Amino acid sequence: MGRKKIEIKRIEERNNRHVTFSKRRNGLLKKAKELSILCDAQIGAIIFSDLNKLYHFSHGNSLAAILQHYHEVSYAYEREVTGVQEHKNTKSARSQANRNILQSVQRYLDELNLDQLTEADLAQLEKEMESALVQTRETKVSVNTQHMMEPIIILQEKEKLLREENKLLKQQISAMEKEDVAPREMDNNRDIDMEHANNETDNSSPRQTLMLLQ
Amino acid sequence: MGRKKIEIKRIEERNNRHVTFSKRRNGLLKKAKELSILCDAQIGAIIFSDLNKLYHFSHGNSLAAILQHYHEVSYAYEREVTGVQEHKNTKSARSQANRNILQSVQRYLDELNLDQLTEADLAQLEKEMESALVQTRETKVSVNTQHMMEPIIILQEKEKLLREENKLLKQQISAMEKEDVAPREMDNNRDIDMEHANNETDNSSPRQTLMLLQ
DNA sequence: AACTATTTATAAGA
DNA sequence: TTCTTATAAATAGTT
Repeated sequence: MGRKKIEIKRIEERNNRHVTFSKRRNGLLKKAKELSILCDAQIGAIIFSDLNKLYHFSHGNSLAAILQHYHEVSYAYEREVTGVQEHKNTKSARSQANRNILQSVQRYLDELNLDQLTEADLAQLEKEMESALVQTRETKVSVNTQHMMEPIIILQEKEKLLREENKLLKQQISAMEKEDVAPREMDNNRDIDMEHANNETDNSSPRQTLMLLQ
Repeated sequence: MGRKKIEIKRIEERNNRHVTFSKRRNGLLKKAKELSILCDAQIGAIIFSDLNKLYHFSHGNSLAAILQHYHEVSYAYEREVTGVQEHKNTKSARSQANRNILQSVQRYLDELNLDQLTEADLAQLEKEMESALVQTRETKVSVNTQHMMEPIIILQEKEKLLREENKLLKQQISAMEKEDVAPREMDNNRDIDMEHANNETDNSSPRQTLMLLQ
């Protein structure tokens, strides 16, 4: 819809392509917004230009919420078609794992000083975890909660295995050191020490963690 | 663009709303496709109708790839605008930690033998982590979701540290074994955990890890 | 689902 | 980029 009809194929002329991109992107955005309002729909869109620049928008809800909803729904669909047999197995496995979660989280909270969370937040968290557990136990798991729980279970199990391995390794070292005539002096790590050389009392800095994650 | 100009507001008449939704959704899809082809762009869109039915499409790439790219880039953007200085705050620390979750989960899947979970479950888990990441990164996190994420992040951090410690313990053992023949030489040990490397009794406590998270 | 009168988007030009 | 405008395209209301 312009002075001439154009063929729908890549616009080779770079500047023209970018102008068209800009115009049509705005057009798409407008259309999406109208559709959302007129028809009470939620729309999220992500666009990468030819130069890989990101544009995104959403209407009716935040993009994050829409993406989350999308994952939930597509997951639910997948589960449905995977069949009952598998569903039963994994579900009971999850339930079993879930039983440990509240207790574990409670332990973390006892030991953690999450200064980014208020007391009210923590109380709320407990409540949510508890209700999530109850839901799971009663097999009335909401899709959302169930999905949020899964990664926790995986991580927990992994942690357990790592701890066991860790313990064994330490025992091994301990045994080896006893055989060792002259125990060595361990030298300290430069990465971490540099980070808190100036503020040894500040154990609330996340920078240690950041270094470790690199 | 029709017989009459319409106001952009929710169409109250149900049937009319659905007809319009169908027409305009097709229009949007076409526009997106044209934009993608003409301008060499990648577009992904997710739409939920008023009855919560899901429609989605993508052009230029798979929707999964676009979503993946989206949160990679939005993370990079966050880093850019946040700046090194602000990496000290907890939110940034969390974001940074989150970035590693997908990657870590991938590793879990490679290494873990979770026989209670099916392959479909594991594939789905990745998706869940993706969307969880997006949610956490966005500031528009619902209270519920944010709270559900905290334990995941904590566990994730712990797992990281445990894994790192494990690696170092193995290096240490390896070095000690060589030491029986040759003089010691383990200065390039990237030791994150010397504080309790010698403490055999502490290996089941999360305290060390948790302190690093504060 | 089609049709078609109109509105809207936009290609080209400035 | 932004605006203008001739024209193509989308679509609201109708059948």
